Amino acid sequence: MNLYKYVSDKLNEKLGFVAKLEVPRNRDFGDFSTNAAMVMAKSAGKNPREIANELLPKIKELDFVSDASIAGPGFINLKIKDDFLWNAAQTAAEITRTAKPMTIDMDYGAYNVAKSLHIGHLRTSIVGDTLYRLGRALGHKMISYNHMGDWGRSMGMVIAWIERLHPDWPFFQENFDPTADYSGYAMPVAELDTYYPSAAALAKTDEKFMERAQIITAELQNGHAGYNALYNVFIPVSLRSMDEIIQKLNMLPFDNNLGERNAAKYAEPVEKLLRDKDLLQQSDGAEIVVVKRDEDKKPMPPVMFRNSRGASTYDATDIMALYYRKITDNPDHIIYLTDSRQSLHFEQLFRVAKLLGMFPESALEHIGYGTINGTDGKPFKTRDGNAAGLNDIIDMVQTAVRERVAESGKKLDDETIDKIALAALKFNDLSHDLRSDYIFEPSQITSFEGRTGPYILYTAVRLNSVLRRAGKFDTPKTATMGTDERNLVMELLDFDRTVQSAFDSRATDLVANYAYDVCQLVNTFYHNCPILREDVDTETRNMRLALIKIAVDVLGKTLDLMGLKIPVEM
RNA sequence: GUGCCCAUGGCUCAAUUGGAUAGAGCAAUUGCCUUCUAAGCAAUAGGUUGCAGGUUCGAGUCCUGCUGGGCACGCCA
Repeated sequence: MNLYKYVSDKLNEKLGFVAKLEVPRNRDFGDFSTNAAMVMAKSAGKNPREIANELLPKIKELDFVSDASIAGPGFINLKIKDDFLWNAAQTAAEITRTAKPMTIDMDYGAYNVAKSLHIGHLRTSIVGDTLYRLGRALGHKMISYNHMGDWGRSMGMVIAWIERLHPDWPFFQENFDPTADYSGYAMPVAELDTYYPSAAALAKTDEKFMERAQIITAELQNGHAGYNALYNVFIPVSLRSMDEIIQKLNMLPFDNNLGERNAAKYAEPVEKLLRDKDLLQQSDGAEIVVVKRDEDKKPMPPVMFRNSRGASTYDATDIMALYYRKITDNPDHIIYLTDSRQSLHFEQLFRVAKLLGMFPESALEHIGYGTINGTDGKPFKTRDGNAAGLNDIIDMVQTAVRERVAESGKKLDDETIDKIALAALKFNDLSHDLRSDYIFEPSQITSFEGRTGPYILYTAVRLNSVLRRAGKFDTPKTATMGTDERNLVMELLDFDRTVQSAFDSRATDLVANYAYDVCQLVNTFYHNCPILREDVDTETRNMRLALIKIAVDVLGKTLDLMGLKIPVEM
């Protein structure tokens, strides 16, 4: 149950006034606090404390309130009855499903094929996955899209590079046979990875090569049999490696791996829509859509539908992708999760969608996350100056975990080590405000003490261990709780509220930080409150076991929202 | 040049979206393992929230102006 909401609703009902309920930072003040008196004082022209005195008796009438008092400038602090808390705690792990389920498309990942995932894909993947899980847990119909970069100029570059390496391959010959089997030409992914960077570097200095890549891109898109056959050879290699990482990160698989190539199929209907509304204009040989408005204070360049060479730009493919989603899912809402540097692009895109009458702007949302920087404040790079590969980063954390385990003399299997490493990596990412840049420091990610993912797992592992040892027990109907137990119950009863606001405000850090807060209280409780010792009476023992059970349920669900699993031991 | 974002202990981050005494972790110092897993617990120290004004019962949070940094601004995605 959502204690906050329950108390808030009852309080407002009693006072006939919508007041803001707060959880005091300092628990000594009480369980909850309201500034109702201070807000009312303004309109009534009275002293806040005077009004608080009038409200106090009414609040004390509420059956779940054990005590209420006035403090400071006019806050009314209240305490909840222990029996009520204990009863409520039994359903602390339940998530209240939304009253208005929506169909929500989520666009995250957006991986480029023929280019391995690197650190720049970490946030969109992890945060996107968690938002998806949150939405689903709340009862929305979530549909995820990996809008892959699989049809642009980078494809032409890769093919041009392969042509340079193997001009003798059949794909480049006049008498190419499209019916033959070419799967034997598939290259290892490590090799494929080098093609695009090499090609891009060459294209910078070699105009002829660049031109060749552009021609190939156009011919590929126009159905050139050889290039398409080659494309179909290396795409599966890339997709397989993508899948591997998705699994390693324990992400839910994408509902749709549909990118630019799929979107491009809808060029015709989209162009027709634009023409019908008379939105396409000629400008310097290109075709554009003007999205600037009179009230704009900031620069608002037009949307480029087709460049002067006649090729579709990503502005265009994004409109087409939007069209595709409209005619297939017809979602109530679409969330795009990308680097914040693309904010302007999405603002433009949303304006086109509105001009076309496809979606109102309120249905489209872009979440721009901050970049992951190194200690120098610039985007994180490895020593050789390249963006660190996601596989390398995962390996790095796994190695650190393995060393840590070896040092302690523990023996843990590989599966456990993977779980711990993943917790370290994901918790680190999720615990930051997703809209701000953050600094990726390997030494911090590979240390597992304190505010880290392994700390969370460790806490859960210890609780499970106690439950295993305890065996069966009866959950008491009432409970006499000490401070540590009560504090923990209060925090556990904040689970539902945390989930709701994490999704509402698209703040995945709330989930991660909540997990940490719970663990801190659990560990204090664990340390101060013995359970299986002989001198603990049955009643206390059962109460504490029941509390641990609730804590494990809540922690388990919280970890599940982050795509993390609790090991058996660590 | 125009616009958007950011600035909080030595370091990395919080602060219930305007609330009470600005909280955690790391690093430092110090206690606690024969007792449910020490990847833990507890304690000490560390702050004029970049600067200057303003708004109000109340500002790290909102407004204005500085300073310093990041990003974006039609044929790359």
